[in-house]
Amino acid sequence: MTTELPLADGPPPRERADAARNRAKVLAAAERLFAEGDPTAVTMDDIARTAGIGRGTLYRRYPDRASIARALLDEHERALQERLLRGAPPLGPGGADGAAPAPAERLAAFYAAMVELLETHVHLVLGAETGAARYRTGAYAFWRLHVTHLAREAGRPDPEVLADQLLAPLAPELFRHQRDGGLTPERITAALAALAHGVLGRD
Amino acid sequence: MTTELPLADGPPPRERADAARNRAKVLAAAERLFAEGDPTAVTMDDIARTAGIGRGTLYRRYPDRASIARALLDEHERALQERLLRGAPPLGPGGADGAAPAPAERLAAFYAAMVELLETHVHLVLGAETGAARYRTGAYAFWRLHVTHLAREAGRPDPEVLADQLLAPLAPELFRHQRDGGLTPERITAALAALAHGVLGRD
DNA sequence: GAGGGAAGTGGACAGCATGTCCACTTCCCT
DNA sequence: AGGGAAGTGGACATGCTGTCCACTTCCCTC
Repeated sequence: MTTELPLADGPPPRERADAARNRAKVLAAAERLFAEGDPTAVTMDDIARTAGIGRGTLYRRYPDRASIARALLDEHERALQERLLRGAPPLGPGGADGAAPAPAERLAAFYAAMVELLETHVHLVLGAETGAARYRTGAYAFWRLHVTHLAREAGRPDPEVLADQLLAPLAPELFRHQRDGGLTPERITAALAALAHGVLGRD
Repeated sequence: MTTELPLADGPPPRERADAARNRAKVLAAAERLFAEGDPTAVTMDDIARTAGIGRGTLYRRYPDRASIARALLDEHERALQERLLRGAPPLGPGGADGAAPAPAERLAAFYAAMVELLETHVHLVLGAETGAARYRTGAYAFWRLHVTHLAREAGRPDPEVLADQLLAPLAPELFRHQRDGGLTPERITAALAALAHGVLGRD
């Protein structure tokens, strides 16, 4: 029996020039398509055709539309996650020099930041998660952890379950629906802030 | 120019025997298929084949899967709506003889009733509404009106927007996800009750 | 209880999306 | 320059959607 899997995997092989070129074409085409129509209606075929490459090439790198949208969304979500962990209060934890913000304040700030992110990138979020898939993304796990922490800090019972329920109003489909119905981001944010203070505030 | 549309439409024409037979077959087959697998993966073809009828026959009556699920769900939703409007407190309004329940109580009762409905029929709800379609159903409009009313009664600002946000935790995909994750309906209901009291209670 | 027109039926068909496969091309290392 | 590996693109098989229409079944009338 021979050793088949080298245990120490070498450095990640460099990306070939043609591959890089095509990846850029794919991402540019996808961003455009997601933005200009119904993101859930964009097909792999559309993307390949718009990018000017073959289907096989597209599928080699991305197994489905969601993975492309996620690639586009990733950096934005990471930036927000960074601010939650280490940014200035009330979004970040504070604590070292200034006073630590109350959980309700932090939740309200988180809501505001998420509305901002959705305002700029709903089309990507909708392209990435349709319905139930949302709960299986890494991003959702992160938001959930954050809100669970805040709920626990506020002394709420069953903070994990409450966290899911507090994240539900940020579902991209709802946001889209509200925006299409003429609601401004400000009004949505204000209502969410009230929600945050009602649930986590005042104890 | 002749009158083409009779202004007084006559009595609804009786349903033919073969049509009625097939409708029953369709509904029975669909109920079974929705219940035993992933409701969002059930196709019109599956239903036609399981019901033992042709595609054309199926499409004649139902344009898509959602309309079939809605037909199955309708009576259950209507029953709950009836209880909300005219049932006993705290679900119904009370008022005549007993004291009228506080808005937070009524919201908690509504949550409990919805969890119960979801517990029995999530598969139908998921078959009927996938993602954004939820907000365009008549049922959603009804729930929204009800919760808006409660929020206004509790003196909350912007009750319409708050209503959407308070309904979000009842999204069928979330419920499915929570149940699949091992949560009991009781625990979900309890967390929702706490939410209801936090947002509408105590003023 | 026959007959006829309307309602209902079912399967064939065209269109479109998915995901895979593989002969060919391009790249990059030596 | 040359060769092997990585990458490419389009053809293909499969599956679902909706529509269409020749045929069947029903039920009302006489």
